[in-house]
Amino acid sequence: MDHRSESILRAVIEEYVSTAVPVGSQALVARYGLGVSSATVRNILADLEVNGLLTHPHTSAGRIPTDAGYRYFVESVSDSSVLPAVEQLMIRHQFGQVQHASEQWFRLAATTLAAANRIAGLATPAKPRAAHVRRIDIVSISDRLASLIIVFREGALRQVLVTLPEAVEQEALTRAAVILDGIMAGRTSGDAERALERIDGDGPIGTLVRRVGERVIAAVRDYDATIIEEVFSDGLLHVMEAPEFERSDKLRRVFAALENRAYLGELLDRVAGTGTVQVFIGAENAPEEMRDVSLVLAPYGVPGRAVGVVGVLGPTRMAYPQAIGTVRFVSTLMNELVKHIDA
Amino acid sequence: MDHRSESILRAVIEEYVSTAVPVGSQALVARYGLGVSSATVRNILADLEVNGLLTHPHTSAGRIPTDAGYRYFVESVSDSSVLPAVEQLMIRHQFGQVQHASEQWFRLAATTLAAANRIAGLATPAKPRAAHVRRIDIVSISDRLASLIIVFREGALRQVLVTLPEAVEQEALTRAAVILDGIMAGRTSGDAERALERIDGDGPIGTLVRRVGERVIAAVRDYDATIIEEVFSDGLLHVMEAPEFERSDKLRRVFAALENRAYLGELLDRVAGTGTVQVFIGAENAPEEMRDVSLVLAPYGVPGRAVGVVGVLGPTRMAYPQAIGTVRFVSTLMNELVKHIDA
DNA sequence: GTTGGCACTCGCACTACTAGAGTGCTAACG
DNA sequence: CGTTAGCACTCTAGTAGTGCGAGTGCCAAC
Repeated sequence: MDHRSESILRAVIEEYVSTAVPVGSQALVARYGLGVSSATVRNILADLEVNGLLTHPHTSAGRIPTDAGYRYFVESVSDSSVLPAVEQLMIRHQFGQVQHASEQWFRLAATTLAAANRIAGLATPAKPRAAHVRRIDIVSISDRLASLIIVFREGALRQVLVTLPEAVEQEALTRAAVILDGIMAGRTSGDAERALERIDGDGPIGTLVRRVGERVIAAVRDYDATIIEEVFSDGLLHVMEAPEFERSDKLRRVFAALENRAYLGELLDRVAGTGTVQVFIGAENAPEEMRDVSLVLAPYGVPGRAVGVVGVLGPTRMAYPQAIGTVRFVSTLMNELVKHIDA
Repeated sequence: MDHRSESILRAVIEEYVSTAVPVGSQALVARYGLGVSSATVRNILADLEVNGLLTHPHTSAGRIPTDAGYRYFVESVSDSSVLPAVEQLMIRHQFGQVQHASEQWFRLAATTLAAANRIAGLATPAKPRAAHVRRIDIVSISDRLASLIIVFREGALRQVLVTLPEAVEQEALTRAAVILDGIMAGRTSGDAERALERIDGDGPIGTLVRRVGERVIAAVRDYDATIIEEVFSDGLLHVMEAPEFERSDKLRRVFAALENRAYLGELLDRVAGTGTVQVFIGAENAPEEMRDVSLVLAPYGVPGRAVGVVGVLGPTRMAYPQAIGTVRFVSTLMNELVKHIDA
């Protein structure tokens, strides 16, 4: 495509993204010294429209970008969109502030992305393909109730309440925990299950181990089966402020779509597969409720072992270069953090 | 007040709650065989209006209840609003389904309340006034990184990452955990701190205990200081469907208000103090963003020890008797569940 | 290829009007 | 004296008509 056409497309997108108003030829020549007259610009705009990159809401209105227009724009700038050093520093600073509570990291990522882009930030915890148990602990809560705590290799926790058929002292629970720990630690659910079968089931402790062991296996299985453990989002209020969502029915559909874990899981898979920032624009999203929004997502974690996703969600009319830059940066930051844990 | 006036007020509210349209005198006589003419009803409506229980959007429109009208209505029915046995059974059934993961209970409460009332359900975990540590565990994550896990009496968990100045084996961490467990278990943060000071700081284990112990104290303090650990909400989509929130700016203010932890904390205190279902209608809520919504909240837990709140949030035009009934029932259900744990 | 000019289109804001719902008042009734 | 029928009055929502302005598309000239 023509270099000039390209820069005019860019100008239209830039203008429309910041004003949310269809942009006309005069506005372009006035605000972006293009060195040509509005008539020339009009010709080019018409060309861009037949190429499907721009549209008209109606005859006498300015142009707005189509999904294809955004796509072309994104392809042409995505590699070059590196976050300015100042913003990098600010984000780094925010990450430095937080206490080293691992479960907070991905939340912080979402919050940071939301604040930096003034749209919604999303993040999922890094979730391993195959769960590895690192530690098992059993804490007595009351006579016949105990809390079973399973720590996974990545630092994830699961807590399960276990009711006991008879009163059991903490001491016995601890002994059972030590035995289970020996069986399960470092194992996946399948390995652990086979190991559990070989356990001698005699005596009160044996019965206890067997009973609790089954719950452990079930919990690990459950953890394995969960594709997306949690999608943490922040800054949804920003999205509500966008004029395209002034009527709340559109908004409702987006929120409903966010609860569609199946689609998010699919996106996660695609993003994790490529390993870089991915942009999903408007109608490129399969669910019909998502046709008004775009997602910029990037994976983080250790490929093939534990992967999570960070990103942003906003109206298709979003500042893509900025979004891509921050998402890419935050994902590298998360990579560093996860590496420390998973070493 | 007149018995007839009261039943007409009731009819207006019932009608308006279900249709969201201002109700006129004719509609009332047509749909609620009152045995009097529309003219008589008009007189009574006018009376109710001078008493401040109803209003006019404009001269030629029907009546809508004021906040005071809803309040009067709620006061007159709140005691008698017991949930039908069928619905009680359905809710009980839902609670029976769930795995006994304690952290899920309050979430389930919110979900159940949302589904039963088709508005937003809210729930906070039962949080003790003074934290009591039940168990401390330390799990090695990598050479110089460990995960500190604190279990509180009510089954709540805190996980904190601890960086170590030098590589430490799991064995040493376990020994440190046992020592800390001995010091802290059953203690509040103040007690534990004094106990920690008396620990002999010599030797590598002593240093480790001291180092991690400080983090434990900090975490317990933090847990103590948190008024509301988490507000889980579900069914916000229902609220978005209400016609009063068709324009999303109103919606935005409500969502923003939900993030106002200070106010929610204040409400929680008031609700926990009284021990029964409390209704906060529209402008009775202090924050100006809350003037379009009502909350029906009830405490659960053990008075004076650990208290949480369950309830619903919806437009002031909500089915109060139904809401009060379900909230009361769910709170008693939660009481039973908590009692088992906290015995 | 670019530009100025110009007719044309269409949404938006404004006004005017009507229909309908619902009130408030008054006078009559039991 | 409470209740009722009747009726004038009020106000909104919806519809139709109008002018304005932004912006286009095209054409002829440069």
